[in-house]
Amino acid sequence: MSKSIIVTRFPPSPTGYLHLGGARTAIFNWLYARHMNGRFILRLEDTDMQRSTKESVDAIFEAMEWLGIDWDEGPYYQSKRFDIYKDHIDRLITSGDAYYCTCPPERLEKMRKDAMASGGKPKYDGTCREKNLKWQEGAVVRFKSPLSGTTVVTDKIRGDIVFANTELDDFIIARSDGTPMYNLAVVVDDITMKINTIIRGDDHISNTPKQILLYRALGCDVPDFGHVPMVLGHDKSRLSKRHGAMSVTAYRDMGYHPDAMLNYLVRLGWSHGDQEFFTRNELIEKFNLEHIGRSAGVFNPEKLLALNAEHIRAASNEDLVSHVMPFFKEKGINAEPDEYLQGVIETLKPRSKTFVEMADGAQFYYQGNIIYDEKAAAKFLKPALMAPMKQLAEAIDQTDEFDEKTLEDIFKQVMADSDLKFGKIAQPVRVALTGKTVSPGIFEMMLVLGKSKVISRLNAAVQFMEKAAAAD
RNA sequence: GGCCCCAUCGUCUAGUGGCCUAGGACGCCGGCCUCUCACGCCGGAAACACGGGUUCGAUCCCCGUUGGGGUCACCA
Repeated sequence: MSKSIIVTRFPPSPTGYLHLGGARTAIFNWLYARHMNGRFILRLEDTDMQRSTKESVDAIFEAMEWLGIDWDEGPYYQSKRFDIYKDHIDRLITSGDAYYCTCPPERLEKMRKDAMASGGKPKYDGTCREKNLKWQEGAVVRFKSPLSGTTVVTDKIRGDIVFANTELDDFIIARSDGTPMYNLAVVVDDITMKINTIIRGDDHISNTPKQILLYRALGCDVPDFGHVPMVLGHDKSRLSKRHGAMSVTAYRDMGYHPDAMLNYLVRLGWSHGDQEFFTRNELIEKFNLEHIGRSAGVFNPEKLLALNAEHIRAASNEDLVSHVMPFFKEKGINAEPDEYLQGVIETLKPRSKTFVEMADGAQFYYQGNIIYDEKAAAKFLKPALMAPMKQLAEAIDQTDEFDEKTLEDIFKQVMADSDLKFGKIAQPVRVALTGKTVSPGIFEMMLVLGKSKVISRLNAAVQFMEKAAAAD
């Protein structure tokens, strides 16, 4: 098949949030289109009016926007295209490739059960197949599948998959109310939207021969298919709610960087040699169908976390500022997107696996009065440290320079005068500055905090020690 | 159950007949660095499901077994 431009699509049914598996399918289609300089179309498959909701549609938009997946066409809504489906269904009836069926559902249901019980394939028995029925109330439309031969699915990822046509039955393409069934709607949409590359989960493999038959009956070229393996939970079963957070936006809310999510989801099932870390642009540049794996992958939150940390470390401070603001607000931190924030982020970057962690770690930078952790104060803000702490504050106050070299010199002087090693004085200073025993490096923090904050916090610690000494 | 797909360390994977005493990453263990915590660096344990072929030679090709997954709706 000759094709000038690749057209892919992502067709979620809006019956819930966008979950990890769906997101990966969207990403694969989007990346392939971008990589090939093609087009990517978004289509909402909402023919099931009972289960489709506006909230789900919005949730899907929200997730895609966060992931940075943009589409060139659409969104199309199947619910607005019923006349197009109707037209194609009529064509199939006219050509003799489909027929009306009036078999009562109850009888069919019983047949199915009996077949399953006796180990046979539950198939429609073809009662109405040759009756040439006219339309009547309650009739469905069935596709007339071939009774013999094979239908071959040529898959870009798996090669040829052969199905015996005897495995296919006369599936329903239009319900009794005239609305189209999934397989019909998908094929008609993909034809009219000129989709030529279909990348989807391998749970669709068994639908593919039916769809191929439909393409042929409609006299259209069959597109390229690529069935990607599913994403599994830790117990190797299909990802579901009991596997924990599955929605894409849940990870946004937990402080993940969208690029990390993108990277992780793509790498789960696709590879480029030993490379693990990819930027968004690298993905577009390197992604292809050849290196998509064939076996299902287990979703591993720990690896996602590690990758997130790596993306945070690699990100620019400017980029991080925009991502981190909501999390700061959430923690009640009134940060402005200024240079101070960039400094804060710089020191927290290598120690934050998520934006939530980063916001937690940033608390002390924005506190007016440091609240000491009880144990930390008891252990490190001892009377013996009063003099050196005071000397430190005074020396810093008296210097005009406020850079790392100057601070180091001041510390050396204090260390010499008090006969304390750096280690003995660093922890108390850390507690004075942050209230905690764990933080970024002393000097880097001081430089971010600025001279006046450093002095006041040091003095506050001295006062605290004085009080504690008096109380003894 | 029928049909279909899949099968390398716990997990994600590299590997396309000899380069494999099987490489990388996450996690795990040990160490170094060090002002705490991280980052970083060094090292370690850890896999070709099994059985037959084909071949001078199989992780890689074929068959079978086993195991896992998917699918069999007037859902998508």
